[in-house]
Amino acid sequence: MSDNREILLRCALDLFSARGYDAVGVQEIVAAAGVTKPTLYHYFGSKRGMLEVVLDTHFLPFERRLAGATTYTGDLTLSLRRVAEAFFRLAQSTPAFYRLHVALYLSPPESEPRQIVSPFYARQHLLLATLFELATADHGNMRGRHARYALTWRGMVDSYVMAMLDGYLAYSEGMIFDLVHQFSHGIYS
Amino acid sequence: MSDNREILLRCALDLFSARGYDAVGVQEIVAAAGVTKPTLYHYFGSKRGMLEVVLDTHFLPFERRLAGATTYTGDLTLSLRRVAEAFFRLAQSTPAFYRLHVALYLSPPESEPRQIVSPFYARQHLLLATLFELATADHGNMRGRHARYALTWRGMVDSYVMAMLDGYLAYSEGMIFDLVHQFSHGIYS
DNA sequence: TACTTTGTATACCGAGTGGTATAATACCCG
DNA sequence: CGGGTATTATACCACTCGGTATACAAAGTA
Repeated sequence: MSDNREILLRCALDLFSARGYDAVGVQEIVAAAGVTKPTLYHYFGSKRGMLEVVLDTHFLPFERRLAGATTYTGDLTLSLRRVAEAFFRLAQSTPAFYRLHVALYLSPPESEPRQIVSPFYARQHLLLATLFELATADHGNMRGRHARYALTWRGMVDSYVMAMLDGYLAYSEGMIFDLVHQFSHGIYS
Repeated sequence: MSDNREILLRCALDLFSARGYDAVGVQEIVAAAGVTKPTLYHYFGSKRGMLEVVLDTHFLPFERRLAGATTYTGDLTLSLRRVAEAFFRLAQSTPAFYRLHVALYLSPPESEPRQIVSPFYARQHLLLATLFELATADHGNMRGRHARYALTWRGMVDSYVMAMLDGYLAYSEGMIFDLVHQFSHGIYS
């Protein structure tokens, strides 16, 4: 029975997301999971390895969904809506993981956690950038800005998601509309 | 001679921003500063106190500038430009501090560092939200959205600033124009 | 000159860190 | 049943953590 593996993963995610990767010790994780250290090291090899598995478990399925959402069909608005939906679904199914990965991504560049998430973010950025690049065929004014749009789009989605997780915004169908609309047409319309 | 105080502050900022508050020990800070621990504890009382002073020294002057930039004169575009300028100037004068405060703000809600920055962000959010609220007098369509606009505006500014600090965007006069334009009118115009 | 205040170093504290050597248990497969 | 394999616990490692008691030196102040 490798039940303990899943329990450990859940406890690690909760603790990391609540108090930060560096601030949480392995002692604390195994205590929360009701096991002892060798169990953790048996499954994950190291504290770092544990974080890597946490990221894999949640990000890999998400990236498959994101890849589906970023296929360009000639309707950029539709794609953006699907992308936003993918992010919101991730946030709603596992809020703790969303908090964690955002915190990790914006942690210092030389820090260990940041180096672990970076490849995931790079892949996701590529998906978004490709979407905007393909869309320039139909929206000439966007030419040469696909990287920046990928960056700011993700930034705005994360702003919305974090505001929702912090209780400043209530989730609704219309929220994704508003988000896409604000990104597409700005605040004046 | 309280030279050592300033040296300690500089070293702490550099280390915190490079590797994270939790990952850096006081030992390391005093070693970098070329002093010993009692010196640090003489000036700052604790590691936490040290972070608080770092935030005060950089954020308080910034907030005064931000307060000036957020006074609404009937021209929202002008205000947004001035706000963006304030953030960019902060990022260019002390990039390490900008990285640090962004990382702190997005670190887990229950973590110590996050609780230390939160009041600063709350004040700054209030300044931005007030600007958007006053602007609704001239832009009725924005009514009831001032909090969200404050959130997303700050998010977009930070996206641009971080992209600049990471070398993905080169700073120029026109960049602030583009930033304000994207926020105001979206990506389609 | 005598006293206080400020600043700094030596040396130390208990607690906790990530990680492991060893061994016992439990399981599946022959 | 018997032998390997997977899983788990006890007990420990060297090291670092944030923080401090004590003492000493310099400088202002009476």
